[in-house]
Amino acid sequence: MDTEKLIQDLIDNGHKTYIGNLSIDCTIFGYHERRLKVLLLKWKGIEGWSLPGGRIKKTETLQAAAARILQERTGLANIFLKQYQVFGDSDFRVKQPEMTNLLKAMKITVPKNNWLADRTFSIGFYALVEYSEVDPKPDLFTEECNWCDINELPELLFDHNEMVDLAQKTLRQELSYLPIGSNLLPKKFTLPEIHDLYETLLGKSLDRRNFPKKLLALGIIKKLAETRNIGAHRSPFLYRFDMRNYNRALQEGLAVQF
Amino acid sequence: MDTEKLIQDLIDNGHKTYIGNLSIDCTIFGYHERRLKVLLLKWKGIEGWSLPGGRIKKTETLQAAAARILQERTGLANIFLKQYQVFGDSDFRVKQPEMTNLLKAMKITVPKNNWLADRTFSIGFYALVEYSEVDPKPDLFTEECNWCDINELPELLFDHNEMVDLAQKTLRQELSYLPIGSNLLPKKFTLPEIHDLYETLLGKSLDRRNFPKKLLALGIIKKLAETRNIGAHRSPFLYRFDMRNYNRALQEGLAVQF
DNA sequence: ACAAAAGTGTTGTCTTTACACCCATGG
DNA sequence: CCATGGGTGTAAAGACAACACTTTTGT
Repeated sequence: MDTEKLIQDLIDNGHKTYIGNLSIDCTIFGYHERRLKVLLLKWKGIEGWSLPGGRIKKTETLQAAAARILQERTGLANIFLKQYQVFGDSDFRVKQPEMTNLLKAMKITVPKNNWLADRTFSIGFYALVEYSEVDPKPDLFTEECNWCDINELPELLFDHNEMVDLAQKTLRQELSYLPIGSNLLPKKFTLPEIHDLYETLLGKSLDRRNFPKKLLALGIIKKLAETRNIGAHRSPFLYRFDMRNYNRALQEGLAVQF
Repeated sequence: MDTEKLIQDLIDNGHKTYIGNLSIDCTIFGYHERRLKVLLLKWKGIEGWSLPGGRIKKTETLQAAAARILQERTGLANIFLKQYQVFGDSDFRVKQPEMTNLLKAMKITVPKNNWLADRTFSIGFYALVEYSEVDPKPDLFTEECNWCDINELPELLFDHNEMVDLAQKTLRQELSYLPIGSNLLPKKFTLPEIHDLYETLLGKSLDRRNFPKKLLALGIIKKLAETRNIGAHRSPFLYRFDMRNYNRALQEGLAVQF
């Protein structure tokens, strides 16, 4: 089936497969070379970008739906993925569904009482991935899937700017409670690497000597005997996460201030 | 209309007024005489208790819906009320809607494809109120509305035990970020009163001398020149919240450890 | 005068921050 | 040998925790 037929099928039959009135949108943060990026989709026929999103199947858990959406766009599985807020109060969500207008731009008409034209609440999730491992794939409604630096975001469709802002704010708060990194760094990494990661995520500089003390004191990371050759400079030591402590911290929570 | 007619009307016509597949459940914490309570509803015809909940009207914001539900059960308005998680993954939510079974106990039959029989995701909110100001009112499905000590909760319907547990956990975390109390204490209150409040909420004892220092240092509370007569004991000074700082803290967040 | 609750400050310990020099590596 | 980035420890300041005696009030 070509795209138009698939969309038409979704309009006509989607309500048999998917839960109505409810969608998921994911703020997928990518970390690469000291920059924080967000994965965006460009809609067909208009100059509009949005976050990756999707619907929940009737027989699927919420967590599974979010994981599926993430996998469809990025190819990645087993990623830290967390719901942080339901969005439903923006004007266009309450009064009039934007979806119908967007599809109009693609010359597709949504019937007035169609399930897709209904008011939709969106459950916001965020995820953290290593962006060079991602193979971005657009979905039915979009023609491009690309990373965008979080500091250079355009105006997004729907209430997606609000979603990104809150996702970042939530992520920064979570850093005091949860260990982060095992999905973002290679198995073995150097102190400067994890240091840069935290600086990028928090958007502020952290003392180069004090920072590792905290992670070491918590037992989250362990120093290895090996070093990595980085060219014309002193070779930094490699570290790895202590997954026993890491996972314990994921469950029980931390209380660190960076 | 009597209750059965109202329920029948909700089953037949509710889908015109309310959003499908989605509900709200509120963990309403009540504080009174150093105890933390939760507001529960007893369902008609069975020995089952649940949290207060409800549906979202099609033209209503999420926040407004939660506030309406809270007001319908408690009579209170302008209460701190916050969403903390969407629940949708429990077995009975995915596989089979409990609602149909519960209504069977009330001798009401829900047709197979009725909107109320659909899988429902519930957005969890929590709120904090002074329980002596509450006038608990049951809803259509319930015959009793009562406070229950949080340490003596029975097994609740649906996944509501999980909801209460997570609400309490979230509340305790929020205490480090948000000032709490202006809805829970009289305008003027004593140090022992706010001290007891925090001890109850956190479930641990706090040093009687160190505790006020933090609130005073943050500028959240201010000492007044008046005292309150408490009978055969020394009269404690009265304090009030400094609403300017209190509201600023609500927005910007705190970082205190109690 | 006694019982019950409230008021108040200091000291020691721990945590956090600030800070600079030397070393390794490749070109 | 030079340029660049990485490695490392200590001291001062600040935050936090522990702690007990005196005052008020009503009976």
